[in-house]
Amino acid sequence: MDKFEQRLDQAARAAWLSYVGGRTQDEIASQLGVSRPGVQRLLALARQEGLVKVRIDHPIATCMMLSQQIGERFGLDFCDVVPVDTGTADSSYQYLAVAGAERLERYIERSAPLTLSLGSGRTVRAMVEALSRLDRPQHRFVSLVGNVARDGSSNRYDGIMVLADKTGGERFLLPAPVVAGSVEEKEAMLGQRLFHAVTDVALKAEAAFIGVGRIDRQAPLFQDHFINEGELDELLAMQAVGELLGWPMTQDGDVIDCSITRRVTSLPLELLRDQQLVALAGGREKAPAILAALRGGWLKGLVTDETAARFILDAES
Amino acid sequence: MDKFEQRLDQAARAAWLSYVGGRTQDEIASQLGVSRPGVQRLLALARQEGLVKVRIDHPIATCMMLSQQIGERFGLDFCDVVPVDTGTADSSYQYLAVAGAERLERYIERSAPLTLSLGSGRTVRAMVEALSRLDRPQHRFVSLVGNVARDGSSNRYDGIMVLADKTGGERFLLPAPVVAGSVEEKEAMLGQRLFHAVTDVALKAEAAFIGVGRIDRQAPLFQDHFINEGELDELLAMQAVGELLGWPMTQDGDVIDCSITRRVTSLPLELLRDQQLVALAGGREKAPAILAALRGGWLKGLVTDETAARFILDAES
DNA sequence: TCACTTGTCGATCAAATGATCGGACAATAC
DNA sequence: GTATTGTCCGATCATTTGATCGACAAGTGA
Repeated sequence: MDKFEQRLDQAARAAWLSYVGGRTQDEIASQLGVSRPGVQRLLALARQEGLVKVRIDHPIATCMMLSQQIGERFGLDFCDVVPVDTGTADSSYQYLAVAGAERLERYIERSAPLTLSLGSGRTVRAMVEALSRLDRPQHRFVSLVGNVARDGSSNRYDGIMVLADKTGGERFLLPAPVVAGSVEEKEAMLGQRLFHAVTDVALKAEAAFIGVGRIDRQAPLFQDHFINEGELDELLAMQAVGELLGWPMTQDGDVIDCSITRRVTSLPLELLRDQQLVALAGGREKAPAILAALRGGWLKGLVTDETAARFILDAES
Repeated sequence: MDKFEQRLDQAARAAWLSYVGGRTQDEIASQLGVSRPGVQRLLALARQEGLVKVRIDHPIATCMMLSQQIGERFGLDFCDVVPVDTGTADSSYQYLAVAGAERLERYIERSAPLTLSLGSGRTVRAMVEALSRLDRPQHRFVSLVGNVARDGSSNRYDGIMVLADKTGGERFLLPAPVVAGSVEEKEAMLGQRLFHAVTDVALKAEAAFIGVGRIDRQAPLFQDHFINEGELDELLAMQAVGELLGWPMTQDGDVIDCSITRRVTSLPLELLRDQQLVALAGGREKAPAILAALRGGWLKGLVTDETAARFILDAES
């Protein structure tokens, strides 16, 4: 589809003129030889395709303070706090995505070969979407969480896919569901050579960017049918408040050993202790889960928002 | 001025909501508790203070082709070509600034201590303005060109100043005019201990970001009264087409030895051969000067625009 | 060959944005 | 205490932007 490439080209040109040059759409129209609505469409395309990257480059005092306090208390290498948007909480994870992408870029930019691993979830996905294109074929990207749904369908647009596409790096996908159907199924999977090959790469990763899951009626594990209602109730009864990579934990960050845990196929958290584990999550609902992950000492880095940051510091003081 | 800081804070917040969150100014207004025109002013402030950084993240095919050809022909490590804006050529150097800042960021981002040197000129200045704030107190920044005007006044807002302010790094300013009043004055300067201290640092720089000067009636050397009309005529008579750091050169890139050269106080280009010399310049008028610099083999990197790139390739084929 | 689908383009209008202007409030001088 | 000056704020209007809709052209199948 060469036609599409050409269109993207012109979209990029329009974006330069509009966002960097500050020209009006009329001026751009006459310069590119299209109508004004044409420019409109080009700019919309440019944004949609993620050609336009905006970053706000100022440490907001409140956020800085929160990030410093959290970083100190939990011994993090870094903690980014993005401002909260009390309007629609829905698109709030866009902010996390942009801030997370900035951190991710720091790793990828390095020219020395690098192995990075990725968790699953909307926020992680949005982060790689927000990432700049950067040619780094020497890097390797590996998923920590199975990208196969329970019905056997593989998610073509996994975060790893997007990341590898954007950098030209190698991709390693975990051929498994997050939670296996049974203990036997999990055992069978762990025995597979391919499965082992991927987890071996994951263990060599330098850093891991993961999401944080809440454990309640809206838990992603439950919503995506990885666990059923009975299992969810079991987790809640055992005081689970959140999960990392599918591993449920109490509010103190201890991983809960139960019937579900024995079917989780993702890498045991213990094995990731040496890695830079970076979590991306925010919002009032996820705050208890984030706090649990911090208390457990699992994380080395955190990207969150004001709401969650405030909750965490309030709960700790 | 704590008041101003607070205002910037809110401006940053407004910018997040507007540019990353995509909210309308009305929504932002009600969220921040100010009137709509208030938000308007905040956003204007944010842009003016350079809080908002936009980057277009797509290789425009034409530009890519040009950059590749130039890079190959002149053995550059890299060559960036930004799209041209046939509208107002005046603000066109904004594009160069953004592209240059991206390159500069690559260096500064490194955490290992680094010494970088900077030339003078509007484009270089605009580049550091466009740079993101990044805390790197371990770096050193040094000017390759005197920042003292002929009347003795020092330019408070030298590029080095802005760069050091943004990173927290050390600054080394060359206490001299670009061109000394006389040969004796130059000799006296070279003898100064302070002058030597600065140039010693400059020689250790890893990379240098410099502008390219044209030599004609609009030559910056002439416009800023570093040389008078007679001297300009002398240079033109000797076939000078451009200059790097004040060193005039022919269209083949040979530095011209003349009465003016003997008064130039900046570092001899020969001494910078080992460094990553990166030039930032574009436009039809500067094109011959850029070509000369390339032919002389002085540059390792170039950030230019389509117009100049086309001129260069046409002249060489 | 004709009708129908599909996709693209431009006219038009509503919404959002940027800019100007006048007024209010505070600080300072008289 | 009053006047003056400067600054900040919000109402208003012109411009710019985003979205919808209808028209037209190209391609497709009958």
